[in-house]
Amino acid sequence: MVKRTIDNFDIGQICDCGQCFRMMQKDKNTYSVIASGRYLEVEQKGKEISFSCEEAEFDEFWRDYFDIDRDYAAYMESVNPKDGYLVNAIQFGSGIRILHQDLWEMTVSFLISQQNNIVRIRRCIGNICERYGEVKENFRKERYYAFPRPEILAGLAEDELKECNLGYRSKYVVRTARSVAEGEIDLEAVRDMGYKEAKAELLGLYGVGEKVADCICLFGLHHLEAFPMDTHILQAMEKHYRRGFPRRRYKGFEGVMQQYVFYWELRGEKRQD
DNA sequence: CGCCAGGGGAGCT
DNA sequence: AGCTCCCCTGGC
Repeated sequence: MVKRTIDNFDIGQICDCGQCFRMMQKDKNTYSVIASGRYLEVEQKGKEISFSCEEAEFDEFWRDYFDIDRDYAAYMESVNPKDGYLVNAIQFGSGIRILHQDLWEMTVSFLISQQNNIVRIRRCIGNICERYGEVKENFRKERYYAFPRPEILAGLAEDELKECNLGYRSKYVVRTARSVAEGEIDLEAVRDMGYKEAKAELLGLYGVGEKVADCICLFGLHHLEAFPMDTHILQAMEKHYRRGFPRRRYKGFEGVMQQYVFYWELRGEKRQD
């Protein structure tokens, strides 16, 4: 068990902001997450966070995963005080972190996310893991499933993932898995690329467009300058940023700001304006 | 180049 | 009972 006091960290918001589809609320203050074949439970009371792992595993993996050492307060303080909308969005989502998630898993997850809702995305991914992922056992002796490697999904028929409720997205995932398994795209190499180069490479995958590529860059590669333009963000742009979002002001961490806006549009009180 | 239909099926109102 | 959904591909 690892205990830490962390500012600007809210596991509930992190779970609920639509970047991780394998984090679930277990109990009032407890959440579970499966990442890179590992299982973890997180309990939060105020600023006190408990992680159900040993110090060594925390240092080696989860600390980076949760972006613990990054100074989100600095991002929040950089907001233009005259921008009431953004000030409010940041206050609402002040515990959000951009997780360091697995590149391959994010690629598949955001292929599935297109024209889809978050509840169903979770289910689709759960189905894929249960059917094709490696079975593991957590510290409670409960079974859980890792995310399947590309080679497994590459061997499927193009519409076989329709059985996992993917619909027309099935062939996007299978073809992309083949591209990865056959070495047509080298994800290890993409990991070492800068934002623009990585995005261009990802755009070559079947089913990956502008928006999905940016999500993969932000959540799978931690390129914080990626700014995914989805329907929620477009709505916010039309309502509040008719002259465009002030990306220059937040250069280098636009993606963090995007998450605050996204989360507000997704979960904030809907106002009539 | 721009436009837009079509593509699962479930959540949300 | 419709409308929407963290869209992209392909045909025109």
